[in-house]
Amino acid sequence: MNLPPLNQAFVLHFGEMGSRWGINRTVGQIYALLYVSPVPLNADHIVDALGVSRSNVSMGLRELQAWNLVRAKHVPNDRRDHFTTPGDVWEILRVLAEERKKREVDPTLSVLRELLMQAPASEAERHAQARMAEMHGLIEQLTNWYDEVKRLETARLAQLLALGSRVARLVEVTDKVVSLGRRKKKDEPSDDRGAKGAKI
Amino acid sequence: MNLPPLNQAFVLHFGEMGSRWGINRTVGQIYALLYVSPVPLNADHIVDALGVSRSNVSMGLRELQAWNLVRAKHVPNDRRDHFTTPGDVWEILRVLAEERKKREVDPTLSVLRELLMQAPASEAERHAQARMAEMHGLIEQLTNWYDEVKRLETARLAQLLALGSRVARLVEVTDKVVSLGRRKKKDEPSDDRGAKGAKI
DNA sequence: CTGCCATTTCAGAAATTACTGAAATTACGG
DNA sequence: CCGTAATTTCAGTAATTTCTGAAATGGCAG
Repeated sequence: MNLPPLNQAFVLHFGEMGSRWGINRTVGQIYALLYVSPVPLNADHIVDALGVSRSNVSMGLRELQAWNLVRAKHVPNDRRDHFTTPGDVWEILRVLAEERKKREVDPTLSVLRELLMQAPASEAERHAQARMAEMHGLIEQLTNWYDEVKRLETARLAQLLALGSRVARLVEVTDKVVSLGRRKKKDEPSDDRGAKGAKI
Repeated sequence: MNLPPLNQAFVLHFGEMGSRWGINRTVGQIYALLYVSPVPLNADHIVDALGVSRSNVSMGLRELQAWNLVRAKHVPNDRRDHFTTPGDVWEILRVLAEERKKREVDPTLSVLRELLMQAPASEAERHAQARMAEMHGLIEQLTNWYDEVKRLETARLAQLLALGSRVARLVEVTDKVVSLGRRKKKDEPSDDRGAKGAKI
């Protein structure tokens, strides 16, 4: 590996963390390398920089592209493919969230749904199903929330983040104002409609 | 493995998903088994139910306890330890979020901080540092938000979830009310107030 | 103490995952 | 088309992780 010390430290860290993030060392390193590179790199550059085999780089790039974390970019007068990461970190965040949901959450949600359809044949199964229903309810709420929030523009998302838990006070206050001020409006979800889904 | 079909399907699924979640098959299965069990189970029960070795169960339980996802419970008149998962799924969610953050995010945050302290010795390092700063900024914002939100009581958290992206409209509306009250009449006068923390 | 049951530790076996080099395939300029 | 450069595939090997059985440890009732 032949990189400036800062870049190298970053790349090595991503390699080490890879296993915790469900990717392997090389994939983590390739991603990190591309992330801090000012220009798109071709596969041989990556081989040089990381000191791994050409085929390993090929497989790593393939996986990263499947994750939508790396894109191939065509450079004029060069037959080789060049690779970059999306520049905007918010974009990266969205991609990551989407892909992890797809791989780590959706399959479980669908299995839970399936198991909840079946009729329990014993007390043990009845209880198990009740527990699965709790889990399913929570996951569904979380993913519904996620599906809504992910549609927000970045600026508004950032705004919401910056607000942190203060948003809870805002909701509280607004609830009061709304319920004092008017009877019912179909536009605004009322407090107990909102909380009902939360009951497990 | 000797379980009712529904329980077994659930346990097997958790075993398979284990690798995607960064735990091994046995650990996933033990967790699932305890999650749907109406009563705490001792280690030998688990061995029976899953058909794995006693020592494997011991190590699995140990890991799950390190994750705070399983607790030992003492049963009177029985020398053996019995194990359960926390009953409240929201509690489980909190534990999971906390532990994943600790293992998957915090180390990177601290490495980034460290690397950002150093003086870049080249243009390549300067650029790399700028990218690291972007990443660091985003992660810090997310974790700050998380730190605030995790302190909310469950009921309020559920309420917020149920609100979904509609909360953004709420923020927007409130901004307008506030800024009208203060007689600021720019187009979106509150936007940069809100987005300030978001600047990377 | 002593003996016994429960649990943990740990070295090695088994299984899985990552990586490599060679061969095959693709893609493109001439 | 042909020749060559770029890339991918894949079988074999290396590295890592998981799992087991045997031995060690812990703790408690008698």
